[in-house]
Amino acid sequence: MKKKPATIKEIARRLKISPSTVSRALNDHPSIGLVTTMRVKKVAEELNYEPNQTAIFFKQRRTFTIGVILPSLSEPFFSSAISEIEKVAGEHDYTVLMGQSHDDAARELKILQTFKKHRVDGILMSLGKNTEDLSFVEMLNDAEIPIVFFDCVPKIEGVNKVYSDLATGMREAIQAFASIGHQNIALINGPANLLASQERAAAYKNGLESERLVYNERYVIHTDLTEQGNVEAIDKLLTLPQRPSAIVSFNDFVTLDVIKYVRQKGLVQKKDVFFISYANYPLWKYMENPPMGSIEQYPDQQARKAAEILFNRIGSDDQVEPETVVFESKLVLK
Amino acid sequence: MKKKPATIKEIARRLKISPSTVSRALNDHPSIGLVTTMRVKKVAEELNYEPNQTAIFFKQRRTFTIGVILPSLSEPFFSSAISEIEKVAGEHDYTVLMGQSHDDAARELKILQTFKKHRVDGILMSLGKNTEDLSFVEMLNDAEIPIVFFDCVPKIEGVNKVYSDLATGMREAIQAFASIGHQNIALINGPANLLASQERAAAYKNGLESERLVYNERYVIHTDLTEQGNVEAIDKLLTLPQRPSAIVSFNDFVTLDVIKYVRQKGLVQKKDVFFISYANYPLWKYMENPPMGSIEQYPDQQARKAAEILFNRIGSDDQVEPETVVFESKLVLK
DNA sequence: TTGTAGGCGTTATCAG
DNA sequence: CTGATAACGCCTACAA
Repeated sequence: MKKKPATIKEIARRLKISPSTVSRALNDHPSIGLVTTMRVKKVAEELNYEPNQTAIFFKQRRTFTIGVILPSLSEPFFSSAISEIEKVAGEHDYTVLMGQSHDDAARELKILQTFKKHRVDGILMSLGKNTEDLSFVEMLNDAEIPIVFFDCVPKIEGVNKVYSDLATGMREAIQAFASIGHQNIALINGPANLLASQERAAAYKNGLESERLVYNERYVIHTDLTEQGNVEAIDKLLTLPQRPSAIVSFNDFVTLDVIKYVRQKGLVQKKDVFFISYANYPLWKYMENPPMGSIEQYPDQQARKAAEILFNRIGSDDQVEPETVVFESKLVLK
Repeated sequence: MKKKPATIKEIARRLKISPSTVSRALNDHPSIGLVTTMRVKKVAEELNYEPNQTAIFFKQRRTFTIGVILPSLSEPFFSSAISEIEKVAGEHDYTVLMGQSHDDAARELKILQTFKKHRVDGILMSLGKNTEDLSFVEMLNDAEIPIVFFDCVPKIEGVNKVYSDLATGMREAIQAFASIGHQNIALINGPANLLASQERAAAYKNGLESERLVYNERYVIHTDLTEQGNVEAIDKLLTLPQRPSAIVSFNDFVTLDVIKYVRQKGLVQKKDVFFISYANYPLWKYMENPPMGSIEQYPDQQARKAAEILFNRIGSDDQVEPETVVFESKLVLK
């Protein structure tokens, strides 16, 4: 147990006045005389007084803290996102409690419990890739802790979510490929159970249609997003009788593995095979042979919007209808 | 203000027993009868009772929260570090409050203040590149909030610090260069005021000496670590009458810019010019032409050690002597 | 084995 | 303008 710092009572004792007066003086309450206020502030200064926030949190039933749960900060997408969240939180005088799920649903739940214990005023969350059980949403509802999902959001209705519409970027990607003559465009997709994968799949199909290209289901491969999975995926595509000449992949990490493998196989990028993926990570600008393009998903805009929605809810205690905000994704050519 | 969840009092009322009994029952106090305990727990369950941590924090003068301040999560070094910190914190049932300084001393201070307000039990910190004023250390001391620095640590004595000895890696780098015949080895260093730069400079000099190579001060260039600064630095080296054939640079980010520039100039890496830098970021494995090597600084080990020291201090209230732990850095060839 | 009372630091209400 | 009192939820010595 720690030594106790100066309190309002202590100041009151020294000045031989009541704690309530001190409290009011410190808060510049209009009804307190100027002299008293000054004297109080002077002593407070001397004693290095600092209000005990834990007491205030306790009394006010508010912690001025939000919790942020995301899969992994090693993904540039999320480190951008959290920077923006921190910024918005700061603007509202809030602090950020952080937790990485590493795509582990159990960890996710544990972090949520901890946040709840710590009585955070709200939660921002991007789901892990394996999260199936969404019952925690109800639990948070019961506890009246608002939550806003972003990027990787649940399929269910009735929750706040902010995400990017993967279809716009996909359409642009396929257009870009088609416009330079590609007919055989493949998709290396993520795990089939992911909403993000399903959306990519649908958008891919639509994209081909609008370009009047045939959909060939052998051109859609799934990877579990591990390096090995990625390599197996590209290998499958390369060994098809009719090899695709252009490939959209789940994200830039996949493309990194894939490009490396293709290079090892002696194929030349942007000649033998063309790539576009999601995420638009900054590292491409350093690569000697970057992919043809990458689809920007605007992590900071998503994060900011999500945070703003959250603070909106924290501010107004009456139930507001859940919000859904969708950003367009956008192809960026390299 | 929020609706109040179930409290101990509420349970007591329902059971017509006293709150203290409920409290004890919930904490498995031995003096409470088994039946009572069960009945209490049952009702607690029904009411979805959850202890109000803010009350407990308040009473115990402990928040089970540590604050972590680091320059930027977009650097892989720090995102590794924070993952490890989170892990250690979890092992101690602690939660992590997060703040990025973005190398801005004012922001750093503001985050520190916030952490202090929130009454964190301890702080882990890696200094920003421009932090000169270290008076906050004393302030934290007065507030009895232990702090452990890691990676970018202050030069002063009497604080806990964990960092990596840059000299070992530098020696290996210069040896590696010398062993394949390089005589003209340059250093692209960071800002001169940085401890990290000074150490690199000293180690560079020593390294040359042990290899009996001459030290040429024109081979030491400083960059402010912006892209432009990095490009200017390499340009200066390339336009020297006697161009260096090998270059150690401040970190991998610098090397990325530099390699790109060199490539634009038509020079070939690992032929016209060889590179080694600090950090050993994972991205090299994807590059077509990675640098010759990178010096690993073990962010996770540093972070873990720092966190362990911190929790040690948090555990024991008596003053322990400040600790300093140094890890060796190590060259990893690509 | 259980209950009572007091306190952690702050603030809001009511009374002077 | 200022003071006394109670209350936030929990814990714990002390009393019964």
